[in-house]
Amino acid sequence: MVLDMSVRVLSKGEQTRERILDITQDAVLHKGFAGTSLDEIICEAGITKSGFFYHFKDKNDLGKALLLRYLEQEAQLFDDLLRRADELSDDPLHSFLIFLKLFADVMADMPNGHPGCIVASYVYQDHMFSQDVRDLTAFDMLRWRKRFGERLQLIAQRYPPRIDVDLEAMADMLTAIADGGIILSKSLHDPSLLPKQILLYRAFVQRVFVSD
Amino acid sequence: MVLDMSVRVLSKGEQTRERILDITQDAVLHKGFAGTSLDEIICEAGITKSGFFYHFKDKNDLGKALLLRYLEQEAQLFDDLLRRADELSDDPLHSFLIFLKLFADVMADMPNGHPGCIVASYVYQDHMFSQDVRDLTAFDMLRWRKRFGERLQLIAQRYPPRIDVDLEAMADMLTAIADGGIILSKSLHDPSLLPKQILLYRAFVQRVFVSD
DNA sequence: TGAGAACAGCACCGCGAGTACAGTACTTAT
DNA sequence: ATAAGTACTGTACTCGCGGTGCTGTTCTCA
Repeated sequence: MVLDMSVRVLSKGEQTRERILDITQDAVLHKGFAGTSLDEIICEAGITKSGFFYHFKDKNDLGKALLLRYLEQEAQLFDDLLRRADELSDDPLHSFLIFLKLFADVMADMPNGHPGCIVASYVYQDHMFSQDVRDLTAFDMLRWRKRFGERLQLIAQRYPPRIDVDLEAMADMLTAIADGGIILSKSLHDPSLLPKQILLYRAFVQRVFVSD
Repeated sequence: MVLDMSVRVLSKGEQTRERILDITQDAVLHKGFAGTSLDEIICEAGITKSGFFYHFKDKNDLGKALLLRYLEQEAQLFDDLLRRADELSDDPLHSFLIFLKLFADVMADMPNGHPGCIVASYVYQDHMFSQDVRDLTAFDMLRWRKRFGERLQLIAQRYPPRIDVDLEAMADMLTAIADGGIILSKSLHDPSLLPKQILLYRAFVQRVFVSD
């Protein structure tokens, strides 16, 4: 289950930068971006204000770096899960169903549940960021739509849908379910809710492409 | 479609209070709670700081009032939609499907799309609020679970589910889809995405309880 | 017409973001 | 061995914002 991909040694500066981003992510997901003070980050990271501004030119720069790192980690996780699913089955439908099971498993295995989606958090604070940061969140959404949409297209070719559904909307549905499931889990403090929602989406996919 | 329920006359103070809440809601949904300054609210409302503190004892009090008003409006809307659906059919499944269609229609008819969910926004800033406010968001989630869950129970009694699903999770799925759909719509600036997600959920419900 | 409702005005505090700039310890290439 | 970065520390300041407290003042309605 554990695969150590690219564990290259980080320089001292990179370590500090990562530590700052870790602390920031945790704070932003609980207090919002504006509610997260630099003093607090600095204090927890054990550095000074000057040290912080050595790594990031201002708060917006920090926010952008945090988002970019999150998007990259997210993409790596899904690349991995989709690749593993593809290795387990050549059939597009079976592979996608395996992927969804793996996705649910990974979410269920998180000790304190999913910490929260940076993209969702940013969407609810879009006016706090520069345009390029806002564009990144939209671009990310479109990436998932394309990625899952292509898989659903392949599935639909081999398994004619039993009901008339918009495959693009069905691709969007997974990101919606994930974001909504995270909100559910967070608000009720029940990490099991997110994986349950993913499995419900999986049941829907199965039910759309396979008859009784 | 338009039904003017309880259009009682508001006193001058109540009007100001409502205006403050309107401005706050708009700001909070775009900048987060901490990112919304009182000065900005005051300026836009055309009052002074003293005027503001006459209506709310502090910022947390404003946040709580905003949430309470949102929860009440939300509840009124769903009460209305569910009642109208019940009037159109005695069958629990058909009524629920009609309700979902009405829900999608109302969301599609919003000129600029759904402005955003205060509950979702607050969940991503929980540490900015006192415990009683956090409890309100969780309590609201449980209310929807119970409300939709009871309907699904009734449906399941008459229409044995074609697949094994957890009805509680299926009730949660609607709130997840709504919250996720709002995030989708907001990030891609496409109001049509939310109603599409609701209709996909509707298709899922239909597919769970009705055979091919 | 008087009493409360609904504010305005002002003065003040502490915190947080951001700027500027000088200095320093540690590391690495030549 | 030394010079050139790298990765910071320390100090000192500005300005906007949340919040408090108190004294008025105007409006509204019974």
